[in-house]
Amino acid sequence: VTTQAVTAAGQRIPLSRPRILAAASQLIDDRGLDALSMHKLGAELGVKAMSLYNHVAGKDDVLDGVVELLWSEVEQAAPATPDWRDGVRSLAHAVRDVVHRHPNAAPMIISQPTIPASALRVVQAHVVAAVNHGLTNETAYALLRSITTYALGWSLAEVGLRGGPPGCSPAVSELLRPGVAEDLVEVAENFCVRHDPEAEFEFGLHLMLRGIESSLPRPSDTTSP
Amino acid sequence: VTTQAVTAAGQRIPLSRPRILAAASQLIDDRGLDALSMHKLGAELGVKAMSLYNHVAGKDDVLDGVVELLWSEVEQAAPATPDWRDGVRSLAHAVRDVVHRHPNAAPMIISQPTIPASALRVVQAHVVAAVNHGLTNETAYALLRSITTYALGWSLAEVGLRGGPPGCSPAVSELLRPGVAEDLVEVAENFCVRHDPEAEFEFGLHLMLRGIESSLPRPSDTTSP
DNA sequence: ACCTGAACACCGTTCAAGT
DNA sequence: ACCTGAACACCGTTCAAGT
Repeated sequence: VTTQAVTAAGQRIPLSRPRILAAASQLIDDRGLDALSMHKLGAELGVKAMSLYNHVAGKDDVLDGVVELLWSEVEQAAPATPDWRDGVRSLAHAVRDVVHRHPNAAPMIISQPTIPASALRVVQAHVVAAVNHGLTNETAYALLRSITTYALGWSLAEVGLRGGPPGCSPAVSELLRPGVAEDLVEVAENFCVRHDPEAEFEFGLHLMLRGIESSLPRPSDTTSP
Repeated sequence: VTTQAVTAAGQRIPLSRPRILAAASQLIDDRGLDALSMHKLGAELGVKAMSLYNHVAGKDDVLDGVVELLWSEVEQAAPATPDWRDGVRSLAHAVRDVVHRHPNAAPMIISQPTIPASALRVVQAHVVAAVNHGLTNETAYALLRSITTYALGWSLAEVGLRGGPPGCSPAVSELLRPGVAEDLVEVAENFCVRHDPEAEFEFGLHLMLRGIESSLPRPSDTTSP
């Protein structure tokens, strides 16, 4: 952990912003947000904390960078498609996948106020696809706002309210403060069991999309007279 | 700020867990999560940091306590009603209201792993109402999971992706990193404008509830043959 | 150009005193 | 019983050196 990274040929790899962000992301995934400090991050890269300031502006810049990485994953997993419905569907799933893959880092997407370029590019791509198929600019943006808000919010609440790793029954009592009443423990147990989280998400997504579509002014007809 | 609290009669009010939690909540609302430290919290109460440890277990205990306060507000604002539909509707709005009233504290609802008793009581009350009107226990819990996940997630994403305070156009450029391309700035501006957030939330809630209801096994009929 | 030692103000937390 | 001084290891960040 504390050893300096070297190439196969044995020479030291110089520090760089991307390398710092990758290490930060890894550290957060492995040991949680609280475990990220400039000191530990430096150690992870075989360097003292102060060296990091030659490549990043500060801790907040590192956090922003990690959020940028998350959106990059979404961008790569969900390119816009000819049919905008397919596109936003895959976007919603890509967002959820990223949140589930990085449960420790994901809350920063909403708590870190900066919006990274990668996030804007994803939105842009899907807006363009929707406009190409006849939606107005305003409707397209409203669509993307709804879908991202739903997908991001639902996923964050999902991992945050702990459906538990796979089976949550063992750990549920540890989520409660020691003194809780017997009947509330039972509530917690019932509430925490998510039988089919994927299906629940998909169901909600389906409802949202169907609702949005039916409120569209008029489907632009591309084939018939 | 640094003065010790006193009663109208002039005697010192002793420290207590509730008083500490109220001060912590206030401090987070006013100056942000990062501004909360045991030292500052003590100062706010006219006391040194170490004194707090006589009434709370540590900083994490304080954070859990603040989350408990948030759920208490929800509990008070959304009592269960004879018709469960009204009840969960008011619950969803109560959750959103709390998130909007405490944007700095709200993310802790999902990042603080402990589930407070006040949260369990709200769920319990509405589950009971739903069961009284013929839903099975399992369906009632699924209903409450969906509604809380939607309401909490949507609201958090809403305040997190910054629809901006009232008009967001002035500040939007500050959410972007300095070097972003011109066309992406335009994307950000369009994406950040929420014309009627309340209506969007209500629309999604309506869709979710209608969808859930139509997937219910059979409406229990209470009046006709 | 990039890394570091020394230093700063600020953290969370403990423990042995004080009253 | 409750508050505090002194102390600890650990933060983020700066700046003047080193190489």
